[in-house]
Amino acid sequence: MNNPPPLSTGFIDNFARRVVSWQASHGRHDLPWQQQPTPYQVLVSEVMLQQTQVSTVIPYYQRWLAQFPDAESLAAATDDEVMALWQGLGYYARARNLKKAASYICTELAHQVPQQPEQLREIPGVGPYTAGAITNFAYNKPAAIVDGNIKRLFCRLFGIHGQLASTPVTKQVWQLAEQLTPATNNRSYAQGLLDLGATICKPRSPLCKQCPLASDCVAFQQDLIHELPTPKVRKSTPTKSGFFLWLMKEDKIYLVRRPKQGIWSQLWCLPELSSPQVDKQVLQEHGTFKHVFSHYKLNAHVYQPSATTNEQQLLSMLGVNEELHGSYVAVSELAAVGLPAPIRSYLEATIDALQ
DNA sequence: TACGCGTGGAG
DNA sequence: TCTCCAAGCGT
Repeated sequence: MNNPPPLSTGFIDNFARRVVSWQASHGRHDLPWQQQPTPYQVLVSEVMLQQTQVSTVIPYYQRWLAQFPDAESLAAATDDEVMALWQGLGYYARARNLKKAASYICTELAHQVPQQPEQLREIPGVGPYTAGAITNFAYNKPAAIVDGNIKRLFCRLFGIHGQLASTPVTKQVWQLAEQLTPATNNRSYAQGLLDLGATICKPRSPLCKQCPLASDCVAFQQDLIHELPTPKVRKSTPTKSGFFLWLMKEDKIYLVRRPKQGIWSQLWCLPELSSPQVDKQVLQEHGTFKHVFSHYKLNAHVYQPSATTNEQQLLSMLGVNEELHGSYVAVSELAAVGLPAPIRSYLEATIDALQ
């Protein structure tokens, strides 16, 4: 793909001025992480916001800071505390990396969050976007910043065709972002770009009449709003079956910790059976649920022991070892345990039905 | 480079 | 109900 012609100094200065001015009058100023955040708070908010909508993040962010107000408290937390607080937010590797990041900051960085993207990139869970975001939002200093919003905005503005995730488009957008980064007002500028993408240059039905950049926008001027960015080619997502075990003893439910690899890593969950080894003498159906992930659909079947089955025999037969993998958790303790969202829904629906 | 990794909101 | 997709990162 051809490199774009270099932008004139006049355009660059004027671009930043328009973005900053628009942000002041029309951008978002009341988000929780915009209120004089510490660099740690910026880090937490940016990690939570990865692939996650603002409205979803807000309550998680508030609860997180109440329990982990700084890197020191997070570094000292247990994995279970961290996962319990993150449960329901998804992409759980982010939570594990955030705890690693806190430890790294405390032990390797003398308790200070770096200001430069190159050093920020060394922090677990901090990629090119998040590094730029921290430099801008925590320190109000210049750094290129590119996320999905800015990619979409730049593809329309400069008439860039091609898949958003492709290397040529990504490289071109980053080059433009670096050229356009102003020397001052970086916090407002970065926030302005994100706000423009989120509220004006939306994926569907962009509000071009309200856009301060419309006079320079290739997509708007050439009526390419519906062609840019180039639509994704969607693969159909497979459907998988999952088989889980329901073991209840008095008011306690048997849960196991998920392995480090794979879905729902390190969350607590009903034991998963590798295959539907359903001997009706041993197991009978307890219920079903469906769940949609970003990359596959899950049809889940939950089984419980039949009346004649001994639970300990069942556990050993399934290779579930109580000491190594699981324990009975009281219903009253479930709120404090990190559970996958659909498992929590299933447990709560079932327990409500029991009561 | 392409895929694995969650969840919930919106149209 | 269905489809898209949201302040990406790690491998």
